[in-house]
Amino acid sequence: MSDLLHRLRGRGWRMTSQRRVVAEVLDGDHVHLTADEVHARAADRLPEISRATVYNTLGELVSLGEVIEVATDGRAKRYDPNAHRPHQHLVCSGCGTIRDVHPTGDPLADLPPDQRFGFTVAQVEVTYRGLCASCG
Amino acid sequence: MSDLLHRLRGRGWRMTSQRRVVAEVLDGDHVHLTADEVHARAADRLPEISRATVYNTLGELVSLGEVIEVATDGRAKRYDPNAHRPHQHLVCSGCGTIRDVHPTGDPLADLPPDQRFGFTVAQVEVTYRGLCASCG
DNA sequence: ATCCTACGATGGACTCAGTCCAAGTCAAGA
DNA sequence: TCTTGACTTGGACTGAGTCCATCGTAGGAT
Repeated sequence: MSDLLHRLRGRGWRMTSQRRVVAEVLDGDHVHLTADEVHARAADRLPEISRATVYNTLGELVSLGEVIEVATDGRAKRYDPNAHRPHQHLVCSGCGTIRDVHPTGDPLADLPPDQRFGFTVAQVEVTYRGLCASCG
Repeated sequence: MSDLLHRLRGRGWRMTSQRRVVAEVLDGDHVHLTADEVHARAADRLPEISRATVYNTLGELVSLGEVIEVATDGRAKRYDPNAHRPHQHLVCSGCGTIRDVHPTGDPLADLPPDQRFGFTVAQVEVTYRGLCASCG
C-alpha cells in the first residue's frame, strides 16, 4: 500500500499520520469496511483520530479514484480499496459478507439502444446475492 | 392498482384508508419514490397520515413481494411497485432520475462457478449509470 | 534548524432516514 | 351493535453522515 501513499503524495496530499493510518487500514483483498469500522481500526493505532477525519479522508480517497464506495444494503456505505481492477460484488444475504468477483462478458452490451432512453450510459454495477457456504 | 388491493385483502390485510392511499400513491410505471415522498403524496389525500404508518405499510408491501426496495444511492431507499416484472435500473448521475430497463441475456450465467466462492447465488441486481438526455 | 501559514484535524452540534413504543382508534367478524 | 385485536399515531430515539469554529502541524521558505 505504500505505492498508494506515493501516488497520493504525487497528487499534492499533505501526508499526516491520520491519512496514513486510514490508507493502511484499507489495505488488502476483499476489504469492504464501513466508515465506523475504518475509524475503529484506525483508532487502534492512533487513539485520538476523529470520525470527521475518517469521513474526510475516505471522501478524498473516493474522489481521487483510489477507493470505491459500495452501498450493498440500505445501511452504512462500505469502502473498497480494490479500485484499479474493475470488479463486481457477491453479497451473502445471511451474514453480509462481500466478495469481489469478476464475471465474464460485458453487461453494458446487454442493454439495447431502445432501453437506454437517451442516456449516455457510462458504468454498470452488478450485485450478486445469495447465501455463503457458512450461512447456506 | 385495485388488483393490488384485492390481492392484499386476499392475504388477510385489514383494509384501512391509510393503506389504500399508500398503495394508490405507488401506482404507475417508472415510479421510484422515497418513503418521505410517499408520505407527502399520501398526505395530500389524507392529511393526518403519519410517517410511521407509511414506513410500516411500505415494509409490509415489500415483505409481501408487491413492492421492491431500491437503494441506488447512499441516501433514502426508494420503493418500486413494478415487482411482478423482473427488471433492472438505469440511473442518471446528474439528476437522479431512475428508469426501469430490461437488459437481454442472463447476468447470472456470467458468474462462473470458480467465482462463486461456495455461495448459492439467488439473485442479481444490475444498475446502469450515466447521464440522461436533459443532463447530458 | 526555525519560522510561517495554509491545509488538515478535532469534537460537538446538527441533519436526515429510519425505528420503536405506549396509548388511542377502528375494521370487520360474531 | 359490540368486541377485540390489528392498525395508527406522534414523539422519542438511533445510526449514519455532515458542518463548522477552532486548534494543530506538515512542509516550503528563509
